[in-house]
Amino acid sequence: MRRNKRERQRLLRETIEENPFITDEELAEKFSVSIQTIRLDRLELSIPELRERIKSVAEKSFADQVKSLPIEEVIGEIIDIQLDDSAISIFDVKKEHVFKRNKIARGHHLFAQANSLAVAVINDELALTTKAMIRFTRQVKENERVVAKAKVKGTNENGRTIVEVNSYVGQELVFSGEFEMYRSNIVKKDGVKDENSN
Amino acid sequence: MRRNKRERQRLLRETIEENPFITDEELAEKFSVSIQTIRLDRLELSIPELRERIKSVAEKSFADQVKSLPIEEVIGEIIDIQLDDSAISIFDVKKEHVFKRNKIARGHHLFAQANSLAVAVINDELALTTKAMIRFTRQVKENERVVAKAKVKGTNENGRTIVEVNSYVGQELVFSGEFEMYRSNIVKKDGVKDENSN
DNA sequence: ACTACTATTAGGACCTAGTCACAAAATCGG
DNA sequence: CCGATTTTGTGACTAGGTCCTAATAGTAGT
Repeated sequence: MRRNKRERQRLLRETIEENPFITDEELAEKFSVSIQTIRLDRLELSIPELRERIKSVAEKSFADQVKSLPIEEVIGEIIDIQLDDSAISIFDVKKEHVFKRNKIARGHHLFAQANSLAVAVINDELALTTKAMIRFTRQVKENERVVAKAKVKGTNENGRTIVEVNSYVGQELVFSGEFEMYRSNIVKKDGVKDENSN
Repeated sequence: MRRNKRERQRLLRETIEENPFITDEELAEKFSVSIQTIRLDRLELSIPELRERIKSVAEKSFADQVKSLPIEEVIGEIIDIQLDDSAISIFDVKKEHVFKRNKIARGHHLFAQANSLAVAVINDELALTTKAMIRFTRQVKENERVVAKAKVKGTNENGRTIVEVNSYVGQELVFSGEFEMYRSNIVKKDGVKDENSN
């Protein structure tokens, strides 16, 4: 039965790893052994009790919470959009977006906002950036609000859609970029928008 | 003492809000009342007990954990770096980096890796991207590993450092970009690295 | 078959951080 | 000073354990 113990402990470790919220009682049932066996196993594997496990998960998250913000499908909040024509999004620069030392926004966040808006404005299931020429014209600091404006300029010889994005803090241009976008269904500029709004 | 109760409950709410890991006993001491009073207060404010609070923090984080990955100071893992010369980082594309519909990596992550590497390779306290010409040459899919290689090409007429970054999946080029970087202390190419390694 | 050994199960005492219900004491406002 | 509100104390009970001791099962070696 040594083999069995090994195996059980291996599975026990994995089970708890993927669901730290499981009690000894539930584990005992799952492995068809007594609660005491589970406790011995935990002791041998030095896996702490339920409450301690939960606590450590909570503590870890609590420490990270401040600086980790999920990257949503669209970076920034879209406040206006005309498919295949133009779009506007806003993005508030928080402390998690800046360099610690000087509070200047990290470039890729501005790029992400613009790129994301360029993708969103394309009326197509599959829109991908193929090229971009970008320029960071002014440093953006913590707590500033960046407004990105995307404008679809037309289609080039390769059937790629050109989107121009300019981002502002107040009246000042902080970022500008020209994005060449690949799309699966080529639509003429001034083309009628279809009902594929999502 | 009605005033006092109100105030205590207000503070109680705030205290627990900012530190959910505090026990009734500690709270009782903090407000110089009995444990029972704290319990009545929690009851009135419908604040759950310590363990439930911790649990909910843990659950929330556990649910988010999968999809929210903290944006570290450098995106991707740097595996080699020669300041002011070259650097290499790897970035594993996980499900949180791709479009749900087609599993293609979102462009800004590749940009972020490259940009971040371009910043890192500059031997300067303050390095910022001012311009970039980028190209996404092949789609990157979930579970692929992107290796970005940055090479410092020199300094242009404006004192800006030019960094070229090429990213590969295996032998295939997936991204290439030329970054123009601003730096506070201009150093000649082939300049000796100073001891400012962090 | 007996012994040695590990593995498993059982039980009881104790712990923490509570819950709920009831009663008694303190305090405040009119 | 009185009544209402607020606070405190007490006792019984809970979940999900720890720690310790002891009994039982199962398996291998001689």
